[in-house]
Amino acid sequence: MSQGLIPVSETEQSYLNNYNIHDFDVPLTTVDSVLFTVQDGQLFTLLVQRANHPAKGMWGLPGGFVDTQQDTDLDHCAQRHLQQKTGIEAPFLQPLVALGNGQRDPRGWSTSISFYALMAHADCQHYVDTVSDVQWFPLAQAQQMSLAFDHTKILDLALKQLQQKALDSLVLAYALPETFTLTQLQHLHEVILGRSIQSKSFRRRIEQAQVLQDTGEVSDTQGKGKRPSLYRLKPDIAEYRFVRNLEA
Amino acid sequence: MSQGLIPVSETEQSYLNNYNIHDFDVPLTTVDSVLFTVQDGQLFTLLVQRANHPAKGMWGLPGGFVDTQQDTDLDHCAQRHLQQKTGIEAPFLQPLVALGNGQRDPRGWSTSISFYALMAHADCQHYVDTVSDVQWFPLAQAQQMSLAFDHTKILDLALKQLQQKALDSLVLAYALPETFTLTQLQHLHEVILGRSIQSKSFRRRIEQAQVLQDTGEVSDTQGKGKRPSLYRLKPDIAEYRFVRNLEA
DNA sequence: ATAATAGTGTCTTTAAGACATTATAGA
DNA sequence: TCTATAATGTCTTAAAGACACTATTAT
Repeated sequence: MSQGLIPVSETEQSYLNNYNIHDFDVPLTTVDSVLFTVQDGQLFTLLVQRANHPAKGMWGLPGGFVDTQQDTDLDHCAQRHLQQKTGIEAPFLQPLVALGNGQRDPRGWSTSISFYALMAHADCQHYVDTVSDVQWFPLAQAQQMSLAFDHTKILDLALKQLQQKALDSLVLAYALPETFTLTQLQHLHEVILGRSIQSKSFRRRIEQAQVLQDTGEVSDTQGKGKRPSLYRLKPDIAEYRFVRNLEA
Repeated sequence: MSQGLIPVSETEQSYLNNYNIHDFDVPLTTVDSVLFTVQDGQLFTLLVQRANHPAKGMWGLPGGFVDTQQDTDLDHCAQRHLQQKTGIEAPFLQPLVALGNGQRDPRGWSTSISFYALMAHADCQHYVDTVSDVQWFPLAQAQQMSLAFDHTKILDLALKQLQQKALDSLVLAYALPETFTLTQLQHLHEVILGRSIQSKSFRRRIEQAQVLQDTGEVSDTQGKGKRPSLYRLKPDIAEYRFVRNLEA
């Protein structure tokens, strides 16, 4: 029997020895992830086509059951399913929401615990290109599709949360290459919000937040115009929240 | 077998007929609630003393397992446990977080889905007074206690979220009587934040938000000074979020 | 009249919006 | 030189902070 964090008394030990999870009608626990990426000035989300019942053949969010043998925690479970189904390596997953009721899954009472992340397109395209049941969909299209279970609702919630983050935080540069330009970062926010941003306002916020490091180097991209400076995230910067949002 | 929202094909039906949840080692699902109230200018949180193993005798958050027969959804489950353990009737529960791993409960892999709410002290004191295993603790004291499972972590997260709400939103007047004064509402925010607020700033925000209705009446409280106007929440106001936070 | 509490006026400060201007590169 | 993109200057605007001041009531 496993040892808990709680001191286990003699009588508690005997209670645990007699405890059998299979005596109860336990609800199912699934973990689902909403992945976003930006490509050609457009937001995309990753969907997988279900190979098995229920909702076989429908597209839905990558995810699956918790495996109590393999998964150390919920985040680990989400990462494992992503890895298995899409070949995607661990972006920075953010907790999203838990939805649970008796109707959402025909197999019975079920809870979906969801995460979301914004990731660099390049970090996954190789694998995704090789299979037909994993695909990036333009967000607007994905929202119109009939997805498995209540995944449309989860997708909508994830987008809302991501947009709020773009208004009150500096959205994770995890979606960008290791070094990037401020214009790239601004474009990322603009695509998420679906509108343009005053670049002066954006740069003032970045300066104030002090979360970026100027590499001293400039982009060697081809094209006209001044070469933009390259920045990287300062180490150990989790998130910066501004006291004032950008206008909605 | 239950009918799902998803169209059930012939083959899907046979899949479902053969599906037995007990064939899998499913994690446990519990739902826990963090209730806050304000009394005498202090924040309190509601704890219950565990009557059973594990962690028997320790104080923890009110909550318990999902009952797939009784509970329609997670929110309903939280309300049911609150009702049963504390006699408290359904405040406005907000989703908080889901924590799940193999260590937090000695009975096995377990997920806690948590909610939090701010409620009026009067709405529950009657019942709580009659039993010894349900008690409001001053928040600071509760945070110092050794609580069951990882409930200290959940409590800390709930407080953080409540404080953020006090900075960027008008915190739910559900914690106040049906009609209340602006000073009462301001005090509520001040207690949550643990510091005083400029009343001019606070009142400007309320005016701008347009979420309160002036009843036209004034408080008949005894005491010196001008009698404050009484307000009530406009119907169907869920939440108002300001573009700019109060200073942290 | 005095004290206490509710509520307003108004000046300062902060940070975003708007948009013109300068800087640097390629063609 | 012309044009495109990067980056900055600076004026305006919105909303919070600070705090003095007025209003209303009980004693």
